[in-house]
Amino acid sequence: MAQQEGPQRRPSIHDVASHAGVSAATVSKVLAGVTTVRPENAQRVFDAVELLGYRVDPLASDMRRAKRRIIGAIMPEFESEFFGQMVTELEGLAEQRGFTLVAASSRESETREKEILARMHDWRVAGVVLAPVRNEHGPAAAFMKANGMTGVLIDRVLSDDAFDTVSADSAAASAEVARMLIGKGHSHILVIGLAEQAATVRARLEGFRAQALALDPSVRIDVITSEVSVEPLRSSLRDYFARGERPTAVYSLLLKGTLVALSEFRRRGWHCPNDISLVGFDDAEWMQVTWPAIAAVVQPVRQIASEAMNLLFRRVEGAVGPPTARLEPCQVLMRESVGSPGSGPHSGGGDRQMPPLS
Amino acid sequence: MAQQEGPQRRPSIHDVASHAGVSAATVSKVLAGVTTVRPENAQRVFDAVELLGYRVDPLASDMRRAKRRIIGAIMPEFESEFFGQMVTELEGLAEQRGFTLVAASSRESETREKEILARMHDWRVAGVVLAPVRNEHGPAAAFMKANGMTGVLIDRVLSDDAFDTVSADSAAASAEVARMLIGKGHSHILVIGLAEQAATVRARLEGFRAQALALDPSVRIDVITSEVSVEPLRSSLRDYFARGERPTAVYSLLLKGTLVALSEFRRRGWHCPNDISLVGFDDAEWMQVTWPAIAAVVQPVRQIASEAMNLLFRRVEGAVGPPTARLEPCQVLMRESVGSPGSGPHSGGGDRQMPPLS
DNA sequence: TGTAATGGATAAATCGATTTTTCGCTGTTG
DNA sequence: CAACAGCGAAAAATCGATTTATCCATTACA
Repeated sequence: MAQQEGPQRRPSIHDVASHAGVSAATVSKVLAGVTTVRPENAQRVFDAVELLGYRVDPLASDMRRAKRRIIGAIMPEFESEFFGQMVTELEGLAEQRGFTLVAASSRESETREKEILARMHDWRVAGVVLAPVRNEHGPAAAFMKANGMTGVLIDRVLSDDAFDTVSADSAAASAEVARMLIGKGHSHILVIGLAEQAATVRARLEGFRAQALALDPSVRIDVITSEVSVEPLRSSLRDYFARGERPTAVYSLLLKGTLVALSEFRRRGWHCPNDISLVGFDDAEWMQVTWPAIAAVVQPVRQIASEAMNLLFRRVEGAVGPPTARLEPCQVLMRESVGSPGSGPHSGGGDRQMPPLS
Repeated sequence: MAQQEGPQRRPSIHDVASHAGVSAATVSKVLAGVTTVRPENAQRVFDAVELLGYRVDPLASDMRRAKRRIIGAIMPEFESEFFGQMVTELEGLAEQRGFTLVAASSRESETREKEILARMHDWRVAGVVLAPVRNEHGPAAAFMKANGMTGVLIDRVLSDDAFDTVSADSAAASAEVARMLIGKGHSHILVIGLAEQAATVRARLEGFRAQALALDPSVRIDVITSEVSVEPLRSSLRDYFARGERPTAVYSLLLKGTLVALSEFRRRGWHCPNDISLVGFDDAEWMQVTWPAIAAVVQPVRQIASEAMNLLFRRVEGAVGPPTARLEPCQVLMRESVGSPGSGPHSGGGDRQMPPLS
């Protein structure tokens, strides 16, 4: 109620200083918690701060330091639950440490990814959490390296020779999926994915294949991948089914693939798990309310975010040493979309009231 | 290849100035496009910029101006497709204008919302796009008002006496849903929602009710709302069904409600649209691949984002005048989850191979 | 020829903090 | 009593840009 200035200009440190009858330097020290200030002066500073409603301008405050209290986050997209949660977590963790998070979406484009990174470099961010579009060997990581930026790579990475990496343990999770599917008696399994994300997808694929073959050397594993977008994947899948292939289970290595698989199933009038079983990498809220509920690999978002921030701040504070590559364990949620083969009519629809096509 | 400094310190405007043999002021003018500079000097500046790889430090650049080239965005959450797309759009639009977007999630908390806003005020952001947790009358909007901040309110708002507002035309969309449901012959409809978001939810509810009653005065419309979270809504819904209520259609006023409805349906072994029809406000990618596909109201995210940014920048550039309240038209996607009542067995499951409970 | 107007560029002030240097004062010591 | 150490606080430099004030040459005009 003792406000004297209009809503236009905010009080600066000098306003506080003159109100408290001290210098700006003293105000700065008091607020920074320096103890070599006479208690009565400190009190007058606190009073003035209170009276004026003074708050430090983070922009001005950051001017004089080389590493600013800003963390950049670059995600391939914001539309999925995974990256949405990731940004939420990262933002909270940055805030806890008094940092501001600036997040941007590369929209699955490596070109844009690098542009964003360059802009963050302009801001002299203290560090970057980068979830690369492709993998750890893209132009963005190279840019960071070339410019001596500190950062952590997450999600679509395995390990790097310059940056700490944190990602879900895709291989282990895929192996578990394999155990479960083989355990249910599946002997012909189709794996679908996008090959672009190289390292990660390969890890998932190999983790799955190795475990499946170890448990049942006679298992048949088909693989369909597409290079760029999901549409080619969709048509490949359609062709695959059209030429009579009838796997008893599908394991999708990514969320969009799960959606494609589901829509192709419904196009053919197949139901899970009687006609075919389905497991997808990446969980989503809707998967537990659909009928049937979709089995999925749940990525440990909080752990990845938390570990990434820990590693990042360690580097920001000057830690040296070889980069670490962390793999956080996933959880496999078996739901109704997975069953044993042959327990239901394995044919093209007809026994349902739903129309096979929309 | 002509880099001379290590990856540590970046060149400043003074480095460029000395390389070009001019003053820093001249460099600044050249880069700002001022024409009163001798062409040859301008050229030397450009050459030096090129040679050193100089880029303006946005933080330092913003120091001297009252309104900084930063836009704040506050969303209730990042996990849903709607807000994910919204942030992506807003970020792109801000970037187009040379602004940096700082986004934060209020995590559905008005307290946090205000804290974030205060922090953005500390940054002296030029403007804020606020999607309030509750409605336009919350503490965050009051804070903006009290501090003379410029901003736009979106999504869970209708109109405000201080800020421009942009939201989906919920009422019109709901009226269209009513037309479609009544048109299909539904005469007992349940509407579910969260009452917290007052204005918006009320608009949706009233838009629906008015149109439904206009078309069929004898229609029975039940309403279940919950104040705070979705769990009370779930149990209310469960009670409602448990005491024998059998509406022929459910209209959910929000995405989470759609999920709750779906999970309660499957709990009881009901299938859409034979046992019950379902329409939800807010579309999601998965809704078109499930079986049945879920009918939904699609919000015009791009238009809302674009209009919000237009209005915001108009204000940032000093436009005065009474606030405008925009309503962007939605699209209603009728999908298989909606049918005519009585066209299928209306009872508790038993005719399916899926177990009713997970 | 003297003075005013003008073009083009530099020096200096500014933004709001932090950090380093300097300074004044008190109390101790040789 | 002079020199010195120590403490607090003020003054000044700094961060990297932008903007204003200033200045030096020309050129124009009386």
